[in-house]
Formats: sequence, structure tokens, C-alpha cells
Amino acid sequence: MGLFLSTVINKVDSKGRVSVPANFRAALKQEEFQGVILFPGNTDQHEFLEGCGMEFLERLSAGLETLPTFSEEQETINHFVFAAAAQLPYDQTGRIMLPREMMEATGITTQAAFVGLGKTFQVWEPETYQQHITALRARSKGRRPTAPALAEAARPAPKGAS
Amino acid sequence: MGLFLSTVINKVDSKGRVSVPANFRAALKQEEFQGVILFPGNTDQHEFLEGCGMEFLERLSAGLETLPTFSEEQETINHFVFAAAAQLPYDQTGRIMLPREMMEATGITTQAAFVGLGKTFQVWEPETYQQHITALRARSKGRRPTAPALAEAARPAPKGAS
DNA sequence: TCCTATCCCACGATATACCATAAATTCCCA
DNA sequence: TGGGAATTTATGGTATATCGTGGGATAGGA
Repeated sequence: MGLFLSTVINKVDSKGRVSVPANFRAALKQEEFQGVILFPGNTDQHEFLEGCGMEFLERLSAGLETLPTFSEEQETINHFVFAAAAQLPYDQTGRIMLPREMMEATGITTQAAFVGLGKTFQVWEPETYQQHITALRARSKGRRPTAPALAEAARPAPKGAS
Repeated sequence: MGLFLSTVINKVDSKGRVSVPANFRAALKQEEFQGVILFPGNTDQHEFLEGCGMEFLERLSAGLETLPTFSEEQETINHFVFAAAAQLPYDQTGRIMLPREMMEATGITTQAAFVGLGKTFQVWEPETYQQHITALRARSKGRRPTAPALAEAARPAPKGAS
């Protein structure tokens, strides 16, 4: 399964269409549903969209089944993720249509930043994202967040682990 | 899996193309994706690029899945590694195209130094790298750098156990 | 009917494929 | 041991294909 990598800013036209970056589409090429899933990102301030492929959602759903059925926690996630999600197929040139309410919630008007985060991605209004990433950087100043994680990955074993 | 060894300086042409050193490519030969991944090295001062193969990133991604989905910690690392990463396939002669913003961030113009670091490598503007290595040398003056005992590393591998 | 979503084209920018050359290395055989 | 010959590697230029983008046509639903 491919990973979503790098950050791309694409234009949103007057009809609400945006090109999904070609490498994002490539990461989802072998999936059955040809398109992406978007749902509101942060539950407090809906300032960005979370995105993924259909298979990821299915895995997430499977993970939620470990929580007690009808528990408040499970219900909360169900509402914020599944109920609010939009299943957006590509048109023939690889574009999707952003639902109006998602554009309004995120402030996206003429541009959208696609931010690859590995198994998922995010969609932001570019300036809002810039502020977000600046804040993130300031918070982790001095620390090197990548170092411990890389040491983890460098370990020889995890290939066949499950 | 091969290791990235030695330091090579290659030319960057007017289109931003650079040859990945042949022995680096050999280290990634058996990987599915024929190319390299680059992302900003130091998060504070982006003066060099970190490089690796796709499988390395996939293992890193798998490691991050042990963190809670959508957690802040996971998201922070994702932003610094995946969002800033570029997936660069070789052309038919083993070259990659350096993204413009990476060249600007590192000061790379006409030359790039590929520095093998074992499981990963780095890409520097040659003069900047020279300063860096000089500083490193000064800092370790008199001391003698040591590595973890080899016996420790050999232990987890049951294959050749005595 | 009107509105909106999907399809169908067409265009410009740019990345990728395809060539060709030169330097360096390895290989082979005298 | 030395001197080519054949490969590999790095590098440069040109052509082709892909991607993002825009606009118009068509179909379907309210």
C-alpha cells in the first residue's frame, strides 16, 4: 500500500473542483473505490479535512469494534467520522468536487493544500495550514521529533512482525 | 538490505537533475519503488536533506501506527516527515529531480554532496557540508567516538547463533 | 424548467523518456 | 604487467507524455 507524501497546493475552480495530486492517486491505485474519503479533521475547530482511501476507513471501523458497542466513545467517533464523511469519486481527469459545507467549514475558496501524512492526508486552506505548521514547529523547537521514530524504523526486525 | 556508504559530490544541472551515486542505487536495487525519498533534515534549520528508500519509510509508518490514530503526537511526526517528503523516482540513467524548494532550503545550486550514513543518507550543499564536518571534528577533538557493542547488535539475529 | 453534477474536450507548463557523449572503471588477453 | 576493449557511470540536450487547469456540453434530479 502506498503512502501519501509531500504537500501540494492545487486550485479550486468555480465549480468546487480540485485535482487530487497525482502521487496521491497513485497511492490509491489498487483500491476498489477510485476516489477519496474526506471528513472534518479536528473535532473542536473544523479547520481542516482529513482524507484517506476507502480501505483505511474499513480498517478504522474494524479498530472501533474493540470499543464497547454503543459506548459513548464509539458513538462520538462514528458521528464525527462516518456520519460526516463524504465519498468523492474522481472525474476522468482525477479531480473531485469539494462539498460546499466542507469548503465553508475550512475556509477553502480558490486553493487547497493537500498534505500527505503517510496512511492519511489532510486538506487545508493554504494560509491556515501555514499558520498551523508554524505553530507546530515552534512547539517542537529544540526537540528533534524524527530521531526516536527513525531509530524505531531502523530496527531490523519489524518486516515480518504482525 | 544494502548500506549507504561514502561521500560523493555530483553535479546538479539547470533542470535540477542529479545522478544518485551508483552504489546508493545498488543499495536500493531490490526495492519495489525505484527511486529515493528526501525530506528536510534538521527541523530547526533546514540546511540539509535526509534520504532513504521507500521501504524505510513504510517501516517508519508502520511503527507510527502503534500510536493512537489522529493523536497529536502522531500528527506532529507525520507533518515533519511525510508532509515535507518528496518521492523521487530515477530517470532512466539513475537521476532524480530535486524539488525547487529543497534546493532553496539547502542552498544547493550546481552541486550536491551525497553522504552515506548506513541505513539512510544525507544530501548537502558541498561547502555547507564541509563546514558541518569541520565543526563535528572540532567538537569530538580528543574524544574517541564509540559505537554500541557489536555483540549487542548481533544478538537478536537467531540465524547465525553459535 | 432550472440547477447542479458529470463528461468531454483543449491547452500550457513541466516532468519524464529518449537520445548521445565523455569520463571512469573493469575486464581480458597478450 | 601493461595495454586496449567493453561496461558502467555521470552528464547534457531534445522530444514526448503527463498533469493541472479551464471552459463548454450533456444528463439527471428537484
